[in-house]
Amino acid sequence: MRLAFLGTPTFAVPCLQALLDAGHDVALVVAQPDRPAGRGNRLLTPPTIELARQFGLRTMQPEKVRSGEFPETMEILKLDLAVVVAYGRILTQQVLDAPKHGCINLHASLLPRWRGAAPIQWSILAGDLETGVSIQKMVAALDAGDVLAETRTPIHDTDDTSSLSERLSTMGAKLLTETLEKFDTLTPVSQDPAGVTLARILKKEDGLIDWGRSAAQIDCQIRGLAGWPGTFCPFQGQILKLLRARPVEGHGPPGTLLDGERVACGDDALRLELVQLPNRGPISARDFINGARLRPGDLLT
RNA sequence: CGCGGGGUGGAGCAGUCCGGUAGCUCGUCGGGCUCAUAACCCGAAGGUCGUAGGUUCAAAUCCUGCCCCCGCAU
Repeated sequence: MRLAFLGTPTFAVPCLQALLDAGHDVALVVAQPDRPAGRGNRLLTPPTIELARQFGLRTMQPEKVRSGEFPETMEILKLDLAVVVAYGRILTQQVLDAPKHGCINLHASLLPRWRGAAPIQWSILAGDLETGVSIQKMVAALDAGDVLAETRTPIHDTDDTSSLSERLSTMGAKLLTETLEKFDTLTPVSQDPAGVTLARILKKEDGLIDWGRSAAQIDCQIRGLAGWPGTFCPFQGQILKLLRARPVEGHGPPGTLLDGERVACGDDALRLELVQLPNRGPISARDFINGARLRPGDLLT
């Protein structure tokens, strides 16, 4: 098929790669503009664009998506279909209608659950036992289109956003090519309104720990917010990031250091494994406690 | 020229402002105690304080150059 691919981050790369491997005619790759990023604020090119260039594909990184060159190009290219994977912009009806068969979107959740910006994070935060990827026929409303296909996967208690994202990305790429193969024979299934949940965009404050919550909940927070914004608590006037921990047995006033590397929570305790102080790299909880000279009874608040 | 932090025995840190014998919590090794132990007690080894130069009677500490690492913001 003659396609346009719209996607920006690493998550979208396997999808684009799979489309190319499957021999589709990718007439255009669209991603967000280069943004200043990293130390020194150097411009960073989206990974999808990098890949597109390796294959000599036509690329676009429009600032404006509602008017101008981008929608015009989409119409001129005589596309069969556009595939959207984590592009990061809302598309207008004009763009959705431009390809002959419209636009489809790979979404990293089992729709209608976790529509919106951060489905992977929210599925872990909520303690979901299962998630997956869905392909929907895009409509003007957010992630509300009919579902064409989905693949399921369990969420393990060791999964974090990084591991889950990687897995869903791979699964998504596979599902995408399979979907295109039998595109004409698929029956769209409308989303059940009763099952709709919204994966609200995350805020920095979402990472702040409340030791009064259960160890299991805080563990979900640590794994679900890994990467950004992270999970953290105040510590001696600084911010202590908790990178990895495991729920274990233990009781005490919430936020209190018990023996070993255990911290009491509202329910049970958390054994810290990997932490990080500002301006420093990740260190083991053991090293942290040694360096900070913490003793049982000290408070992590 | 985005903002900022750091490089000190094997690990994580303090000491740097106000130059003057290398410190803390661990780890390692040896010994002791114990039915036993990741517990406790005693002892030991291990660092030219990132690097090059400068100032000084004296530099981890002050000044300059260079190398490397990291955090935040986006």
